[in-house]
Amino acid sequence: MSKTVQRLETKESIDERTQRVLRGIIEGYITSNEPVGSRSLSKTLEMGLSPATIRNIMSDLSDMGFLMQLHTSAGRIPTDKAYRFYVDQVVVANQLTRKLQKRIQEATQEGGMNQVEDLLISTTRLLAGLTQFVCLTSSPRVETSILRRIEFIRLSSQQILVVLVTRNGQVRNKIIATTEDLSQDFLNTVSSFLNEQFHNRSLHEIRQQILESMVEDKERYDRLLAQAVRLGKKAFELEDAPEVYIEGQHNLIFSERFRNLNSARGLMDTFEHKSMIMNLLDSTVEAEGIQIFIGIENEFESLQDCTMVKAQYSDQNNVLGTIGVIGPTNMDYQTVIPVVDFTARILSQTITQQSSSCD
Amino acid sequence: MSKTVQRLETKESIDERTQRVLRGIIEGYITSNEPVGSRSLSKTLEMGLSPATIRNIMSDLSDMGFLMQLHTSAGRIPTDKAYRFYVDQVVVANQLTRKLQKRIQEATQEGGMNQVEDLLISTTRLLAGLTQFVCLTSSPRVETSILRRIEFIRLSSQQILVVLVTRNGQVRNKIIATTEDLSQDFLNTVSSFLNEQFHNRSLHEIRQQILESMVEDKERYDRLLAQAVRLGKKAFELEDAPEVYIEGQHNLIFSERFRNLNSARGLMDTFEHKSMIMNLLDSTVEAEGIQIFIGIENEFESLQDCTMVKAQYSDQNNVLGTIGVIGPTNMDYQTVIPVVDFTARILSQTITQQSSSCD
DNA sequence: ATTAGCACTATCAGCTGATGAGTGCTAATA
DNA sequence: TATTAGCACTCATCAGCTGATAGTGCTAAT
Repeated sequence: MSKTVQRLETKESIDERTQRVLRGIIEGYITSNEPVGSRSLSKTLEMGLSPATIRNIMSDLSDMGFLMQLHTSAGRIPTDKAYRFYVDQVVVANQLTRKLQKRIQEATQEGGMNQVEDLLISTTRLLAGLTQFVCLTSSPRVETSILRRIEFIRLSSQQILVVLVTRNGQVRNKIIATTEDLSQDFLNTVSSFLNEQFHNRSLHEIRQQILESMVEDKERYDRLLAQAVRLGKKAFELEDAPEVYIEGQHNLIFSERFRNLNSARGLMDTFEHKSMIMNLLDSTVEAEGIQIFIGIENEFESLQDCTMVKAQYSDQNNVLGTIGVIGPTNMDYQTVIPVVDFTARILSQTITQQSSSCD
Repeated sequence: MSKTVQRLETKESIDERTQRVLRGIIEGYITSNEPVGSRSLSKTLEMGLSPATIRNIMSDLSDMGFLMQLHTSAGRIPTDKAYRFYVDQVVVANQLTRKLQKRIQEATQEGGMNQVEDLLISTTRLLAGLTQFVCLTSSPRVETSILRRIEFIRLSSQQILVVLVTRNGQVRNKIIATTEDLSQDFLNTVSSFLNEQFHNRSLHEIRQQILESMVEDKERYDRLLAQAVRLGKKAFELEDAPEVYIEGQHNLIFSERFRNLNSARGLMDTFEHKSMIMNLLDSTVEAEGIQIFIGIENEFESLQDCTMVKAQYSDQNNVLGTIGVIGPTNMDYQTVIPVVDFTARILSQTITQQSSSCD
């Protein structure tokens, strides 16, 4: 809501010419990564305005909070507010070049990518490479995934391997300990019972239901049922810690573009804590499409010098996770936004294909 | 061999006093990370030697190639040769403190660590944390692992999940495509056939044998056998790219101790290439126990400012992989060496326990 | 053989003045 | 009235200089 208000407000109070100057400064700073001064802007703008006029306009823009100076005798740089203006008003549904589109598509269709994990990792790496920023991806929450198949494999008299396959192609393994020696035949019976019982239900639901079954009158159970419930409980007790993939951290330190970042350290530290990143990525799950957080709009302090561009990916039914990049606030929005957007779409598409190939 | 020669050589040509001075310089530089000068050394050594005398000795040591100066009026720092002397002569089987031992043991026995992967990751992280260096670990080569169990799970008419469990507790999943729709019953038959046939054989052997079977006269096959061989071939066609785990890369950039490293960038780049790291870790497989590569002794150029301390871990029969740290040449060898050694031992022990719990 | 003394040297922090990019203000201009 | 030229001013940066410091190498005395 507040966003809409702001948009109207800026629209009415900034005239066309001023907007063009602001845009010029933003784009100038994005391309050069140097504060832009009135003289050079006067040349690049090609509007027939003298540096002096530009200075007046710049002064106005500073008053309005769109520009700031690092020190008196330096050029001006855009504020977060300016980037917000730029992203809202200027960057409108830019198309990706065919070349980039192709590159992204190819990368996600590489061989040996039948496991969702591999797909996510390689996509994350791709995006980090393309943008030269840090790329973060959260894997689908196992919690809400739909069960496709569960299987028990007897490893020894005390160990059973649980294999759990979800609808969207995630495979989870877990070795559980058992006191009783159970035969493979028996395990097969249990697993087909569970498969039948819980087919196409979310792991969350299943866990719920198992817990309910356990409080019911136990005497009604036969041995099979009892064991099935017992094993099922252990099997579905998966840690609900979704994986997070991070790539391109070295860009933080080595990329020229990050150089005016005062605390790469803080960011790195943030990335060490998976739970924080999860928060970062999945905090605003309601929103659709691409989301952009510029500077102070970011919740975490360590990110408030950066811009995060993220998008969710999904299969035909549900949102599965989020993929996003973190870069300097003066990133090339015109390119980065469509790249992230397109990548998320391709990711969704690929995963949907995989999960729809069930019977 | 050359090592033995060198040891003799150094022993006969350096007298006791000179050795003590050298040792003092090395340890001084290790603790302070600053070039050490004659005056301060004269104090810390407590040998009743004046700075001037120390200077003479230092001069001799410089001539022998044990010391160097960054610039004329700075103190001296040890050369790689000096560290080699130090490691060979001085650091003799130092014992770890009980406290550290306990910490390592506890970390490797955390809950939920039934999967080898988790164990390796957390051990790598532990070692990176303890040393404040970069820690690298190579996972066991699937290639040489012993098959414990193979299982096929029908996911759809076109997809089959292969679950492969090795003796040492590694679980590998792979989804293979199939043109023919195979029932779960049939798959069960195939897997029990394969399990029986190849029980306790290495994956390498198995693959070999399958290939041989395929060239044999096909007409002798019944349908089961043919399918078993076909599926087996696909299943064992695992990419033989062992995983590598890296932790503590941020230490490279942020740790004070790495500060005289001119190319953190180069190291980071090296770490991007998994194959290089594999090479790094597993290049000298023959050697037993702990291995130390100081500065120029390292094969890779990007590592020639660093020391790598590594040790192999194994189960009761075979060497499985390598764990090692990369730090500055002036690392605290007295601590680092036993830490890496002990960690590798604990790792071996834990894995051995796991794999021996088969029937 | 050891050491005191001295000349020499490189680094570092702090200061200096020059340079230059950029601004703000004012007065002239269209 | 909007624009622009001109000028004074500010401030960061850089090269060059300074003295202080910490180290060495050499020599002569012990």
